[in-house]
Amino acid sequence: MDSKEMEVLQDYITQNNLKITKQRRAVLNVFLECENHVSAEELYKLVSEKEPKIGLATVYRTLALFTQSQLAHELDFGDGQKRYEHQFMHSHHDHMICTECGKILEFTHPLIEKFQEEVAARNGFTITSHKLHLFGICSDCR
Amino acid sequence: MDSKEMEVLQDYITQNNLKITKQRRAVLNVFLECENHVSAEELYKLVSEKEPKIGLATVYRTLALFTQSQLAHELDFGDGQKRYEHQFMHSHHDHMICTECGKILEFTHPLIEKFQEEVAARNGFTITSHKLHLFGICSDCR
DNA sequence: CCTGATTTTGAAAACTCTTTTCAAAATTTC
DNA sequence: GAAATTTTGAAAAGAGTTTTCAAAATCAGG
Ligand SMILES: [Mn+2]
Ligand SMILES: [Mn+2]
Ligand SMILES: [Zn+2]
Ligand SMILES: [Zn+2]
Repeated sequence: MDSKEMEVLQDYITQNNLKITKQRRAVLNVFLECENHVSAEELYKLVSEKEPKIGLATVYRTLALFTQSQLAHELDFGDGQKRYEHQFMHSHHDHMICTECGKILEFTHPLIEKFQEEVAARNGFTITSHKLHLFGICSDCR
Repeated sequence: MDSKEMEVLQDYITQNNLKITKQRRAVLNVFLECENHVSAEELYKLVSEKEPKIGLATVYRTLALFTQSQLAHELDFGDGQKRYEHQFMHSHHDHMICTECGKILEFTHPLIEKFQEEVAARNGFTITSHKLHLFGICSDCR
């Protein structure tokens, strides 16, 4: 019944002499069910429902663990807090953020990716990651 | 001897019933001489050389004023502090950030801009601003 | 299973960057 | 120049995140 992601976490944990705990399992399970871009505080509240004794610091620590093990991806849309989305088995995408309602649309555009590489190469720059955020008004808010 | 930017500030100030002060003039003059992407703390240290009594809070407040009056543009490269660059008389550009040495390269790519509009339109989304950051290794650090 | 070395946890304190508060000082208006 | 209003610097507060620390949990090896 364990997900692929749980195996990734297990692997990362054994390879780094860490220990698997019920808190870490709980945070991962709740995180995997989040289909939005979730903040530490939001995830903490969700996990608390199943694991009421969990501390906020543990959620922060566990999210750092997920980020290191490539299970999560850290995002910052400039609202003062970091957000997380699952990365494992999810392909790269960029984001449009509605400044009215906060909705987040995901998109990919192969040519944008291609031209990023092109302009980087032209400057002798090797891209390791990128962030493209489009801010504006979504169709519901027009 | 006053710059175009000083006129923009003057205009914004009179239009909003604010007052021009020697601190605001000093911060603007030092900011205009910064050709890098400067943090509040860095600007504070630079202004302190000419205006030793100035407070850090005033620099923060003045940068907010510049941002509102379109003189400055706020950037966040994810290192935990905001940075500012002049916007007036400077055309839009995006950034490559070297994760080794911190160098920042500026670039524009008309087709990237065009495809951003295209993918937004396709989703019924109206872009008001965007941020494109490429992280990686610059030519000096390879 | 124990045992014991090692890691993890929750609560609270600390941290960093930024904003706010407040009384004194400066600016502008009349 | 006096009065109304805004701004200032210093210090406190705030927000999100990280660290500290002693107690609890995990996990090898026997
Ligand atoms: Mn996403
Ligand atoms: Mn720039
Ligand atoms: Zn919307
Ligand atoms: Zn470099």
